[in-house]
Amino acid sequence: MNASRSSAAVEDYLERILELINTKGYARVVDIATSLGISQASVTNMVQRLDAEALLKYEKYRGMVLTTAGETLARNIARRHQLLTDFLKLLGLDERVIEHDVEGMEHHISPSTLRAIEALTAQLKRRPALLARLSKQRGAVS
Amino acid sequence: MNASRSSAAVEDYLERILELINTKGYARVVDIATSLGISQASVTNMVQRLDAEALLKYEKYRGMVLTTAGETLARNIARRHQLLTDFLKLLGLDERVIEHDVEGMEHHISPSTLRAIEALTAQLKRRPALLARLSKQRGAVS
DNA sequence: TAATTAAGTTAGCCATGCCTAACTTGAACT
DNA sequence: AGTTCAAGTTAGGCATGGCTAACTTAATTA
Ligand SMILES: [Mn+2]
Ligand SMILES: [Mn+2]
Ligand SMILES: [Mn+2]
Ligand SMILES: [Mn+2]
Repeated sequence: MNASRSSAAVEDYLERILELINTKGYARVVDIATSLGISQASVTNMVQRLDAEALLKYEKYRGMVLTTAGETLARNIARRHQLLTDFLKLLGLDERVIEHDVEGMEHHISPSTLRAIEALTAQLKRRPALLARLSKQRGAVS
Repeated sequence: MNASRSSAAVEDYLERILELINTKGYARVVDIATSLGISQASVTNMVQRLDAEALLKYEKYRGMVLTTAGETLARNIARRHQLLTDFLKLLGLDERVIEHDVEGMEHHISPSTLRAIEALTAQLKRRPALLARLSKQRGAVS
C-alpha cells in the first residue's frame, strides 16, 4: 500500500542494517543503536515500523532479514553514499567532513545528478594535474 | 542563549524571506507561504519562532525585518544554494532536478566542502572540452 | 538449575514542522 | 461610518523520530 518515498531516517537505518549484515552476518538492535548513535528503544521502534512497511522481516527478540524491497533500497542508498564519498575524496577533503556531508547529502541526490557526478569523478581521476591545481587554489589543507 | 545549529526548515524560511525582501522590498506571510508551498498558518508559526530566536523582528499583522544574525544566516544559505546550483548547471543537468537536489543538499555542505566545489567549478569553467566529454559519456540528455 | 545480566521492549514523553477550521485584524471600497 | 474581504492568527491535531525509565526475555554463568 504505502509506496510513499523513504525518509532520510529510513534510508540511514536500512543502509546500516545492510552494512551490519554484510560485515557481521546479522544486525542486532544494540549494534544498530550504537552505530547510529541513538537509543535501543528508538531502534526497536523503527525496526517494527520497517517490518510493518515490509522492508524487512523481524522476529521479536530474535533477528531480522531485509526483504527484497528493503535490500534494494539499502543497496541504492549505499551506492549514493559510496559515489559521493569517492567524489569528495578526490577533492582532498578531510575524512570526517566527508563523512558528515555525505551522510546528509546522500538523501537528496536524484539519479541523473548521481550519474553526472559519477561521470565527473571518472574524468577527474584521469586529470591529476587539475586536481593538484585545485588543492593549490584552496588553502591546500582540509 | 540558544546557539543550537539551524534546521533545514529555518534555513529555507530565512533564505526565502531574504529573497522576498531583496526583490519586493518586504516579506509578507502570504508570499512566504505561497513561495514555499505551505500554509499561512505554518508560516505565522515559524515567523513567531524566528522572532523568539532573534533571527528577525516581527510586529504582528505588520511586517518583519531580519536581524543581523538572521541576515547573516540567510546570506550564508543563499550562497550555498547559488554555488551548488552553479556547479550542477555546469554538469548539464535539468533545471528542475537541480532545483530539487540543491534545495535538499544545501543544508548539509560544510564550509570546506563548499570551498572545494567552488574551486572545482571555477576550474571546470575553463575546460569546456572536459565538460563536453562528460555529457557524451552520460546519456547526454538530463 | 538458579541467579545474574545483557539485550530488547513498552509506555509515556517531547520537539519539530506540517495541516485544517474557525476566528480576528485591518485595509479598501461604498 | 459601515461593509466586505484578504491577510493573519489561534486552536487543535497529526506524523516523524528522538528520548528515559521501567519492565521482560533470553543467554550466560555460577
Ligand atoms: Mn545519511
Ligand atoms: Mn550513508
Ligand atoms: Mn533548502
Ligand atoms: Mn535554497
